[in-house]
Amino acid sequence: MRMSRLFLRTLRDDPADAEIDSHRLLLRAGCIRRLASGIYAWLPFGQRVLAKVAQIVREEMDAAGAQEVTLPIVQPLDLWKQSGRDSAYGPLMFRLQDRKEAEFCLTPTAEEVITTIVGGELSSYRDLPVNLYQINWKYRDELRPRFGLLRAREFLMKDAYSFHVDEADLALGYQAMYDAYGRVFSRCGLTFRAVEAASGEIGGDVSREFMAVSAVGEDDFVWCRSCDYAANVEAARRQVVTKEPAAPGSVPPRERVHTPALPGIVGVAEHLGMRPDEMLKVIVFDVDGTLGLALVPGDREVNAAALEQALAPRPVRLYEDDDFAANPKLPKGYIGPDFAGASIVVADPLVRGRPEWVTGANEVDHHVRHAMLDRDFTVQVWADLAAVAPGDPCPRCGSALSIDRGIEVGHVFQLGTKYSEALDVRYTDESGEQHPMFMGCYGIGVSRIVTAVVEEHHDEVGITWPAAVAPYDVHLVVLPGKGDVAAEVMRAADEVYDALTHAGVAVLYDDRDASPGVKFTDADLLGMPVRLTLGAKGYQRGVIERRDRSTGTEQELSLTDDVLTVSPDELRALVAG
RNA sequence: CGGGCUGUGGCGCAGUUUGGUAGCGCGCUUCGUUCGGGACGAAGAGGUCCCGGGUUCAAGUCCCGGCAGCCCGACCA
Repeated sequence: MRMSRLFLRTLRDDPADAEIDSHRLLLRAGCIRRLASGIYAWLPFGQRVLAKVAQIVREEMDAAGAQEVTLPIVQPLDLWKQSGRDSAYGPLMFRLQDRKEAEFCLTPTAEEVITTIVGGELSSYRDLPVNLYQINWKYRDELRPRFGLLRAREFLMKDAYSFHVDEADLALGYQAMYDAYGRVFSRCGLTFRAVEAASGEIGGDVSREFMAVSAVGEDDFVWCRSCDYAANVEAARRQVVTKEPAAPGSVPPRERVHTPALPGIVGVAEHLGMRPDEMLKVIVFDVDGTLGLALVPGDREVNAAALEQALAPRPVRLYEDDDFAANPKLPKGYIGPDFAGASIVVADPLVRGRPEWVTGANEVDHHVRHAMLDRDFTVQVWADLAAVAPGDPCPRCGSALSIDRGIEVGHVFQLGTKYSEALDVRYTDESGEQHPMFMGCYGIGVSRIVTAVVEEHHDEVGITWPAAVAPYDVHLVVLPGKGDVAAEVMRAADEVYDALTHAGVAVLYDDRDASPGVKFTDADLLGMPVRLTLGAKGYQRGVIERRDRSTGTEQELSLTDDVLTVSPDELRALVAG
């Protein structure tokens, strides 16, 4: 592609509303332009990256035995009412009506549609398993779109759905997808982890999230460097170390202390000369309409997912500011583990780890010292409530866990029969009996991969595309100089461009009438893995310069002996380095 | 949804306090010089100052009401 004809405008200045590196660079490099909040146009340069990522996904899906389809973006809302997810997705869905006032939505995902279609086509165990996928735009009216493509309202997603006769076959199909996902992210040049996930709205039992490791990610996950354990913080566990309670009598009686206007753990600890981990944190929640308390050490957070799990199937909801406002009698910030209004007390085993605690006195502006388990307060349910913190022991091997941030680029689920039962999708087995199909679903954020790739592959001057997803293989810069030789240099550069193109190399050819500085700066920003520079001086010496974008390594190639005379295969190898 | 900040040529911004002919840098056009890391000179083009209403002789600026964008938060007492 000749740059003089390419629809591309690089930006000198950083756009003011781009916060993270990938968003900033994708805008500056002319990959995308914003049309509305969380809605982006893909321009030719970015489109090539998107297409390359999509092609990698396509190849790996096909290799794993999945078959590509294209499903409608506009979906009848009735389907969502049947599955019960109309209300579950709620305002996350873009909704619309046709001229007859029939209701539709823009697809946020496609379990309902694919299930309906498969159910209409297949009815025998002989037809299973089957795995169908599409690469298509998805729509979610996010609470807060942000960071460019990272959390967009319109995004390109690969979604695959597999159908099986039983759980064992589902597990096989799931594993095939899991393996394919690893290959996809590796090929895209991402550093990633497959982490245990708490299944959310989609439902199901077994699932893994694929996290591209990145400081700008929106998800925290723990991982163990020694044994490979990795989990989303919500699903993460740590090794439980149980201590015997301290002997009675060793702790002084409770003592009430005045802690005026200090409703926070840190403030109270400072006031009393204690450490936060010597304080007992008491979190108020609602369970089935009654009030419950969750206890963790003061330096710990309560993992809401773990609390829910501990009390399941009873619904749990942590108190928010509104709840406290509605219950002015609750001494917010000063509630103790013996609060009279509590119907249940749940505590983390860490609460056994200390003979006495400083905690709320159930009265505004007062705390108590020397609160002792089983003497001054009791616990009905023990559960791993405390969120995992860096340095905690790994639940598998006991080594220190670390917490990293990641961008969720993929998610695989074993759904079981949730959708096939709701939408009545059955097959007939050998003996003529009907059973719901077992389903798996598998998503990849294709446009989000582009952002994750730029986050991982850039430097202070621009993008450093991995070869597999680079929009072009080679950036050819011609510097014709002045005088009679200029036309010759241009002609030689044209020849190089033609030779490379005929060899199957995708070339971005900077044939613009611009200064060397402009061309080099743009080449750095646009970030093709290899830059070839043909200048007047080099031309006269018969050489063309090859520079590796990410390492900065330079070498000279002979124009006549190498570039313009070798076979296409040799030329490709020469350029690739 | 709550809080904060911001809307002025394509991009980045000043001007708003104290109302008085809409500015700067980059980019764009033309000409000349320059030509291996964002060159220089000269001459140009380009703006409903987010939208609507109000005050005023006069509004980018003041008042009222909207809209949009970005950031933070939306369980940690």
